[in-house]
Amino acid sequence: MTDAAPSYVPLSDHPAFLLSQLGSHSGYRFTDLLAPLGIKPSQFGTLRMLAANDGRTQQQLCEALNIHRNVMVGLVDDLEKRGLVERRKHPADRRAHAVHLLPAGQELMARGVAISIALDAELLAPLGAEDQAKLLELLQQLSVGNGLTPGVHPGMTGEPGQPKPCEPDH
Amino acid sequence: MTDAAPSYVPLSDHPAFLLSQLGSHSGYRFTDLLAPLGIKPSQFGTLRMLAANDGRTQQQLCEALNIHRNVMVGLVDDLEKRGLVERRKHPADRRAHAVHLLPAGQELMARGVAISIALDAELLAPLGAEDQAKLLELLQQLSVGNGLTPGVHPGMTGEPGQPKPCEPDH
DNA sequence: TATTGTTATACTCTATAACTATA
DNA sequence: TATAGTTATAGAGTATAACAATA
Repeated sequence: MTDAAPSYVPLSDHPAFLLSQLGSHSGYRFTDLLAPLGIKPSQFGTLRMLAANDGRTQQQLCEALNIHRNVMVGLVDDLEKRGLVERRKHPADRRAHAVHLLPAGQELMARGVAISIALDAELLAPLGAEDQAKLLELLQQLSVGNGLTPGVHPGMTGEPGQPKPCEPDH
Repeated sequence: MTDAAPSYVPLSDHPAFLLSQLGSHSGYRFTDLLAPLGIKPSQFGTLRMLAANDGRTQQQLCEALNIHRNVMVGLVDDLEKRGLVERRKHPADRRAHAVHLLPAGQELMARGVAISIALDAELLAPLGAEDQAKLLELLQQLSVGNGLTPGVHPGMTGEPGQPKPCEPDH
């Protein structure tokens, strides 16, 4: 395996590379589609989380999204400046802020959800209906089987953890 | 679609999210597995490219890998310091450097290839042989169908282009 | 003593421009 | 005038530590 001519399979035959390539593309596309709304994916994630459970503390949002608390401060700052969310007093813990979704935030979040659905369709367009369903199933198996937390993106700025992604061409 | 209760499909049911999540994981894993070798994915890509076609100019490497030339300088600097590659005079163009793979670079590249093969197996382990083949086929269709250049990673630092990936939880 | 939110600092990455030597 | 390689600079992004208020 360490010979002069190792297995020169093209990168496009490596599942790991294809996943990284397509995942990176998906992330870029989502970021681009979200840009006109004036929010980043991590902010959309925050809005989405609040829509499901309003009034969470920043700390709870950090845990759910795998974002460091130092970073969450800036995210919520931006969202609050834009009138999308609001920091209120937490009823039980005077240290914490309860973050609440405002009407404008609710609306923007809904537009983001629509975008994410449209992106699904865009990315899967090359496949027939049957293959689309099969792919979804396989990806879910991979996600669970590789120990990834459902709905949590590894690329976030969680606690220490990993270096940078990238995988240029492996 | 902009109603109070939009399609609250879990993120783990969004193919776009799953691709981003798994792709990010794949990239992190590859970076980690490569770390003991002392090189980054982009440097492995450079070595791999040279192994296929030695003596390329930095500019040619940039085009093949979608890396900006300013960044390539640093990558080759590092590789040269570690005795993995060597800059020589280009036979035809005195402005250009011909980058050549040294024996140590050849060996390291081969180890990287072995790692990328092992990573394929690791990531696909949750699937049976038949599903593994099916997934590879589907991913290749998606890559081509979405206009991605075979073997070229979008996450590289090419010309201007896109903002950042990330897609925290869309 | 531990936790929530915050701020400051350093470090890496990336983006842009500009410079040189050639073509 | 354009290109290959290089360098410098500014801007994101991230990581670490430390702080005040509260538990």
